[in-house]
Amino acid sequence: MSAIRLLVLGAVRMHGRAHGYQVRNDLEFWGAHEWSNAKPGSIYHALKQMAKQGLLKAHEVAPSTAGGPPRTEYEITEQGTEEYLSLLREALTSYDQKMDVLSAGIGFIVDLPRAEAVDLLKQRVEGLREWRASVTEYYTPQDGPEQLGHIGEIMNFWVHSADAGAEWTRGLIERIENGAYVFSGEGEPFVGVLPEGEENPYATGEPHPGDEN
Amino acid sequence: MSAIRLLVLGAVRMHGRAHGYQVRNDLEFWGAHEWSNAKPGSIYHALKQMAKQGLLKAHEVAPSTAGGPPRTEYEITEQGTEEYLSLLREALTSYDQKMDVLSAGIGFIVDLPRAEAVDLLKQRVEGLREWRASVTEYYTPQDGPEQLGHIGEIMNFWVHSADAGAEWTRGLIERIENGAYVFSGEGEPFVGVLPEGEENPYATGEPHPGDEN
DNA sequence: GCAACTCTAATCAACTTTGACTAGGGTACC
DNA sequence: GGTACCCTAGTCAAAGTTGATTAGAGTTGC
Repeated sequence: MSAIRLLVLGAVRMHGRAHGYQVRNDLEFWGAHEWSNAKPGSIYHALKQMAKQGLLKAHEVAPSTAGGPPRTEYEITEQGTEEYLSLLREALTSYDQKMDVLSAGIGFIVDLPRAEAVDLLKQRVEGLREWRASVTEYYTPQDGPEQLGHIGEIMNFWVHSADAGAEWTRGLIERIENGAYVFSGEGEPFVGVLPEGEENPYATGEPHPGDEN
Repeated sequence: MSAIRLLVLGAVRMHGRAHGYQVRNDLEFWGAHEWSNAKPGSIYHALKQMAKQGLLKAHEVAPSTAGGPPRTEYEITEQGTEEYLSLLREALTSYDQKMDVLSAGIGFIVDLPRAEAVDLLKQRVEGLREWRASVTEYYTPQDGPEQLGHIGEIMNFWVHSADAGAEWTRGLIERIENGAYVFSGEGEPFVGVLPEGEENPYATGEPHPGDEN
């Protein structure tokens, strides 16, 4: 599972109705172009693909108001909402090392009820625990770990990552249980979108120090 | 950068001469099909592509000795070796969160001289430090972190990951400086390949507990 | 002796990802 | 008043990825 569909569905849903460039801007506001494959080509492709599959409904729209080619606006369908929630749950539960998917999941976590969010994150911790155990077993065969030479360092790296991931997840669970953030059904939701017409301080073009490529 | 080219080049180089199925088996022995995109299709594609680009030389070979379609054997070229070392250095230095690339790099780290390996890993730690600083700045604008709501948790997650990654890297540096493993130019290298004709205990088909999909 | 199965080795079509490019319009400068 | 530049919005070809499928050859059961 890549993060792009979750990100695009979530962004369209937040707006109610959005064209590609809007989605792209929201995701840049989140920094998603840096930690995921939310690049222009992928976004437009995902929009078209999901429209074809009935997860989004495409509206034909007049030649844009501010220069450039005509824009197509999209709206999420009922089927799309189902898919969205399903992807979101999977992103939060999955304990593999896909940082982009998890990041996207966190971005939309408040679309779930608080109790469910906590529950999914606990499942994530449990999954990490099991996964860690299986890796440990995998690289400590009866003949001793020397068998693997430096290859064992790869496994060591995974285990280390699993531990760090679990620790962070437990911290998040605690913050949520202590009342942080506004979740589904708890009143006015926080919307991580640029106010209409405002400038995006984090847009492409001015990479922060330390960026690659 | 995906991990596949590094993995395939490194595997072919270890053998001197290898056909696709051999590469696939080596990578499975490493567990690479679980933590990277080293799946059959990608491996064969990478082999052909890199042969076309002159990184590998393809030898036409008689219809295989043990059933199945005829096999093509590959050998790494001088240009391929250059590319291999360049990819390897990049994988070890890069401080972004591509776990598969780093894992592949660790797998081949002993192809470098010990001193260079340590140096590259130190660069990685330094990169992580800078990257962490830039993220911290990014999500603590003058208006205070509340601006970002739960979106700040994404940044928090990155910072946490960067810290964990740096810590693990420092541990590896220490082990290497204390003489662990056999590096380039230090005598008989450790070869993480299945002995000819031996069975692979970790091959596809019997996933360990906790695996996804 | 032959049908069903397994193993080896690789291909293929469908899909996704990428980064460079296009094209329309506004704006600054002199 | 023209030209150099920038912003908006999106397309495209090339490359990479995936999972299913093919195809040859040995093996087992009856």
